[in-house]
Amino acid sequence: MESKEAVTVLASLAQETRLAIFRHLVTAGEDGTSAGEIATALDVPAPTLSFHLKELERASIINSRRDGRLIYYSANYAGMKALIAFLTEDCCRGHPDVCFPAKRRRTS
Amino acid sequence: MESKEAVTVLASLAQETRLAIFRHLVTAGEDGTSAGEIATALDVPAPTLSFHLKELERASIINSRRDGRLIYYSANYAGMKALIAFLTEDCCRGHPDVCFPAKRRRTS
DNA sequence: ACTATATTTCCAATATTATGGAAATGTCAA
DNA sequence: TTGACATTTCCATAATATTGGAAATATAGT
Repeated sequence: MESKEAVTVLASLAQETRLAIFRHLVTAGEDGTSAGEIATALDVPAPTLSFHLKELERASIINSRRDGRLIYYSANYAGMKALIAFLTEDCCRGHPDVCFPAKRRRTS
Repeated sequence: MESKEAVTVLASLAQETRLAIFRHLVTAGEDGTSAGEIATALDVPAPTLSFHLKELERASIINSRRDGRLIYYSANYAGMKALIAFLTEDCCRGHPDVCFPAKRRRTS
């Protein structure tokens, strides 16, 4: 991932409502959930939600598909994977031990 | 990490100059490097640099210490580790395979 | 005390982002 | 084709962020 692209993705998540939307979509799973459901769950006015959904989509961190009258939004796991890879590789040049928090070998 | 804190850290990195500063500091290693050196290396005016350094410090993603006339800034690896942990855990509820890009077992 | 260097603070201009009501668009069902 | 519902676009307002010159502060050497 290029640095400019990383900035776009980071910015897309660097906003309370948008981060909440993304977290909600992760919870919703592969199929995602509709804009209306998100609006209700997070109590965000429709135009505001639409604005934020577009920002997230522009950053390719969520996907959308229309199904009849509903538009379903879902988390783009590959996008998040790419972001984490970028941060990990940028952060960890020479410091892999510090920056792989989830990499403990068989803790349980 | 709380969601609000995550937003602060994400926002601190969601800006080209600040991301470049952080990357530069990672390259500089544990001891970091001075504000002046950063300004020269990235060609950023001193007041602008100072503003961005403060943003990064406010987010606890970099540290600073004065040494005589110089102020040394260094990457806070623990902060980045915490951010990656947050993203990983948020992203991967039920999708660990997708979201651990660096976790392939013995590929080479 | 004076000078030089490093960095920050002050501040005002500019740019970008966020918000939500009202209106428009898209879709379906009857 | 009308009516109901879902979502977006339009748009004006408000809030926040970015920029860098000029001045202030901090430190060190003489």
